[in-house]
Amino acid sequence: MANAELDAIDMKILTHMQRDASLTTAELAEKVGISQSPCWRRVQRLHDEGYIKSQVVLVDRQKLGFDMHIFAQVKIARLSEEERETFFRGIQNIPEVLECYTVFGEMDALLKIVAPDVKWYQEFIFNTLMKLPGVEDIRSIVTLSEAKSTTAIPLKPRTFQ
Amino acid sequence: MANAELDAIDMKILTHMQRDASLTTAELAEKVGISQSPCWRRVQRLHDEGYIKSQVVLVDRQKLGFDMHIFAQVKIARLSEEERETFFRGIQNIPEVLECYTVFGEMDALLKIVAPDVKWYQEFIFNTLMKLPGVEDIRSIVTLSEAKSTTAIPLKPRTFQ
DNA sequence: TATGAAAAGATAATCCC
DNA sequence: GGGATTATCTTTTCATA
Repeated sequence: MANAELDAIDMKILTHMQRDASLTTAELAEKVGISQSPCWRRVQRLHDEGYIKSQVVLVDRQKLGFDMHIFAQVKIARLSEEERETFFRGIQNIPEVLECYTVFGEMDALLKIVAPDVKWYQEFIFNTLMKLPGVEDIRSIVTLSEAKSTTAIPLKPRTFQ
Repeated sequence: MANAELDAIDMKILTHMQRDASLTTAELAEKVGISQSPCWRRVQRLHDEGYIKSQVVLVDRQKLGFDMHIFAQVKIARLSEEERETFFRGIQNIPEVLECYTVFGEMDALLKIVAPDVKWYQEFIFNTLMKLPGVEDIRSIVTLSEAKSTTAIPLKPRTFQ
């Protein structure tokens, strides 16, 4: 039971804060139907218990020159544990790689990358990605447009009847 | 020139705020080497000019019961513009779909989905995804673990020599 | 044990230089 | 951009239920 500790009000708080964390506790309190003081304590608790991991600003990537997302499926050579470490440590230091997952199946890693354009990405592959240890093959999924983008996680897994 | 208007201090501010937006303007000011009031004005300007789009909390998805990410490549039938609209509008209302991209090539859309487990995801496919108009085929990339995860966009596209 | 009102402390926002 | 001031919000305290 992942979140038996969260009641309906906690969930409302998380819903609002996942959309807009710049609300004052008084504003938030009003939205969720309690008063300021208990609302503040709940927000504290959500931090302390680790439900809220961090508070960040989301920036306009296109204004910064990154017009597209590209997903790269990477095949990695059979490597020692040490070499794999080096690969994943290397990923951490490439700022254009926003996310990295290990995956099941034919390929070994999936990278979400921001890029200014395809030409830049081609250079990025040879200049940066291919230089990582063990990279054997890269298959890219080039995106054209972003139809949905949120960081808000649902508060409870649905059950299907 | 996407961000000719941003100087080195603006970039430092964005770097810090993309990591931790709970810093006070005084703390932030000290980190970037200016005093509180010009720092506050810069942050305001970054909001006003749209560099900062929003401020949110990031929650622990695993504590909420979503242990894995799955990427679904969806093939969509040749549809009228109206039907495509319906598809993409439908996506907006599925909270487990965090991101949706249109893509080039064999498949038409790429969805980033959070799921409690693979069994849940199988039900989700038939109960939810397949019910969207025009969905012809779904290929899923199931992830095992998350090796990197950030919302921080680089502040300037690199150039390769 | 939880709540709400209110005081105390810290920070955001404004003003003037 | 900086320093000082005011307005606002956060955080703590305390009385109450």
